[in-house]
Amino acid sequence: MGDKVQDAIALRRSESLTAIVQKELERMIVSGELRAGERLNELALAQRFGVSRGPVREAMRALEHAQLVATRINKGFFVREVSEEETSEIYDIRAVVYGFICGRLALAIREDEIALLEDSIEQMYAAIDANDPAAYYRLNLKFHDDNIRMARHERAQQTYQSLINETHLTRQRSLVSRENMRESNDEHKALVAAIKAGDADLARRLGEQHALAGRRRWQAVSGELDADPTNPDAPSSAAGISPRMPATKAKKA
Amino acid sequence: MGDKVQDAIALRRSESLTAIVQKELERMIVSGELRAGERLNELALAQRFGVSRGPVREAMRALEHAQLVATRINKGFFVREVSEEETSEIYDIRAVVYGFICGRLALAIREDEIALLEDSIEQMYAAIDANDPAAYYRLNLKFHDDNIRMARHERAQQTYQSLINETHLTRQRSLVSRENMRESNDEHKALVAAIKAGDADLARRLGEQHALAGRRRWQAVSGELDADPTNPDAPSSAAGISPRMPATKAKKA
DNA sequence: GCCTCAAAAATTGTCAACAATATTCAATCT
DNA sequence: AGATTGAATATTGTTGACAATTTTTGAGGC
Repeated sequence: MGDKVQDAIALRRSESLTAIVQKELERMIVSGELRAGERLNELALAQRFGVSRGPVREAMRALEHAQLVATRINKGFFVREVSEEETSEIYDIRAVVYGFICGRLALAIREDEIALLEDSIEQMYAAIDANDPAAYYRLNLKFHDDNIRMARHERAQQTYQSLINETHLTRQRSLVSRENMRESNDEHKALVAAIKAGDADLARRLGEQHALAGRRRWQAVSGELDADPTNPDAPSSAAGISPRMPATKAKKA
Repeated sequence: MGDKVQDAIALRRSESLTAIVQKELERMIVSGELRAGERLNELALAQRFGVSRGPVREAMRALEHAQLVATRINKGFFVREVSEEETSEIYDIRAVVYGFICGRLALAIREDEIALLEDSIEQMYAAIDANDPAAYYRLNLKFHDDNIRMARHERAQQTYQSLINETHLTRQRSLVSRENMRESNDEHKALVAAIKAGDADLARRLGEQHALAGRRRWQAVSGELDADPTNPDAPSSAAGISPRMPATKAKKA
């Protein structure tokens, strides 16, 4: 038990409260624990974390720049709601960045790393056969994380991760169907083959297409939900509602 | 005079002090008024802006996420120093994003907008002939701003602008030579031609290449500075110091 | 002279309080 | 009943204060 206290103190020495709060808030938002559009009460969060409002506000400013929260003057911070149009735009950028990463992989990847990726793909096929979407989801995440790490491009990794974080809401449900999973994994397979062959151009194109295919799969599911009258939470694509959400964005011209 | 007060109040009502301070700090950093590696004294800045440390710290947290400043625990905030490797990485991402933008322009641009771009190019040639690098620099900025705006892609615009901001230091000096300016503007001309022809693939490739050519031009200049024995501040490309963080302020060495 | 080290000053990290604004709720009027 | 209005409450925006840490200063020893 003393150890735990020690750890906390050690942690406290190397990280500011702001950083700790920021990480935890980010986790809560990305995991969906805090829902899109929800208002973030500074005092309540501060008390929950056992700190004062200062570090909480600082953390939120950082998350504001990360586009995970938005603020309205004198109304406070809100978990950001990402419209379909915006999600679509994010996919555009994600696609070109991921394409860049894959093209780079074709030139820079090592043999053992390729083996690792191929192994992941096999495991994903197994998960599909076992009808285990949760396992597939996990493996898929790992596959892409590995991809990006192996490209050894710090800035591409940051940019990509940041874009991923923003679309947190739309990810879980996109691969639910067996068809989607298989289609997605076939794309993985072709992609890794191109990387293995050292064909940077093809790898880039396939990586980009894989990301855009992800958007199509998401749009299909999203459309279904929209059209489903039994789902009252389906996002209405027409209405500019959600009165709790700030409409202000466009940081600078 | 009453108007001015009204304006100040109106401004104050629509923007938090944090937002105002953040904009001003951003301007100071990007313009070079605050130099890379410099420590940012919270109290001094707060007094300069006529606010307390709270808003200043919040603004800095946002800029920290924008990678314009970095912090070390108990040491404060520093204007970020961007290494050559990192700048190079940023150019990579910039290139693919700019390529995306140009490809999109080829499909979405309007006639009158093309005319605007072509006019800018003519003006840039004129600036080159008049041997006016400052004018060329200004026009070049406008040209790219126009480009990005015309693509009508909010997220691409944001991402691009953010990357540009990070490389603030390296921009002014890259186009100094007449050859560079002419080369750069020839690229502009070819790019706009591809856009005008509606050739998205070509426009994308040319846009990407233009950004990468910008990196080459920057590297050439940067190399010259490195090799210049009369410049004691030339960055040493060999030293593995301060990969992402500011080296301690050069004090009494 | 210059190195060491402790006291003083400066600066950051955090908190608590205060003022301004927004929200809630109950009393009142039509 | 439903709308209106104004007090009570809650929440944010901002400030100033305090504790912890770092940096500077200066005295003493070699």
